[in-house]
Amino acid sequence: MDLQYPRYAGGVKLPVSTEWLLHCATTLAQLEPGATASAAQLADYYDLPAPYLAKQLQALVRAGVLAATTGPRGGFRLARPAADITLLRIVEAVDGAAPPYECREIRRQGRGALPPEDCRDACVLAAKMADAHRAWRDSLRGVTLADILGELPPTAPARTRSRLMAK
Amino acid sequence: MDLQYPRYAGGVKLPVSTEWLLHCATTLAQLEPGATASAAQLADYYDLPAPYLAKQLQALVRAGVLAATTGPRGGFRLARPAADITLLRIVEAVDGAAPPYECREIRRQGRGALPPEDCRDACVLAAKMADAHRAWRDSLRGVTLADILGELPPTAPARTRSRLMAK
DNA sequence: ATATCGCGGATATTGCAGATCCATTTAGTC
DNA sequence: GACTAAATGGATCTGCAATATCCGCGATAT
Repeated sequence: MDLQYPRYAGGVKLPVSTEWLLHCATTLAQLEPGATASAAQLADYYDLPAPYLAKQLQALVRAGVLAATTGPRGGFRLARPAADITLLRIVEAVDGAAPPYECREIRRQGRGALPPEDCRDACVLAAKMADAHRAWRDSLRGVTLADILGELPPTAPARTRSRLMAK
Repeated sequence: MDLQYPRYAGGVKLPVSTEWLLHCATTLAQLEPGATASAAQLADYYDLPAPYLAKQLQALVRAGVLAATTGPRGGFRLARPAADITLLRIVEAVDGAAPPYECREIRRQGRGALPPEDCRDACVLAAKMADAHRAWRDSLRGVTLADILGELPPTAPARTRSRLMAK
């Protein structure tokens, strides 16, 4: 028997902006300390829609991952050392920290509704889904931007800086 | 500094139908061997929209989790022992097996585009996101419907059967 | 035969991601 | 001080997928 899964899984997918911001944060991590890059520079660097990217960068600022300075020569930089920024922080800043599986307590609905005394503990299924989400978060929490930089070729930061500031 | 995450995370959330079918599969696992329950019975049991639920149940049939018999007294039953059905199989049958993070290779776009020889290996960020997805899948693969039944009170199956067949 | 069920296709409806624009604020530069 | 470059916040538009329903077909028990 061959399994047939839906070809496309709309609901589960992370938005594209997740990839954008992970790469943008990695790029900012390659700047010299104190240097900034504007939303327009980052958008040019990856050929992304600038206004929308700016909105997402703001979300990272609110989450404490990035710091922003306004005015000429302003822009974004990391708000803390790269070793203190986990991928989990970035992803949850962009996509929200809400667990993907939300228990709506359907065990209390319909003809099969359980009495309240049987619902003191969390739904077993919801607990298992929460376990899986915890495993996902633990995995992402174990990787920092510094780890990512460490896996890049040593020549990457210099090239990134020159291309980012060009033009 | 207090973190501010988006209150709602549309893209990441699993559809509600995931919860529906996890519960429906758990319910079917409590039937006597060979017994079936119709989509209408399951919809009544949880107060769900019957036509839509039927569609999702068909997806579980295509995935080899459920077996269906047509005609009067027909309905759905597990296609294999409960110990052989993992939560991962159910979730991926409903929501698709596509990983939530899809690498669009933006490292090859824009001014910062990397040369092809730097892209032989998979993108580091994509690899880390894939690691996290693997941890999530491993967690769900480690739980079977039999495990879920084992955590239910011993009186549950009898009550489930009687309420499901009632009316 | 006929009523009961699953199956497949087609079709609304709705909410959010993706995307853009503008007015405001902030802060450097001349 | 005026100008300018940048982030910030609000409002808005569009496209697509999850949700939800209906109908006709086929299968099968009684």
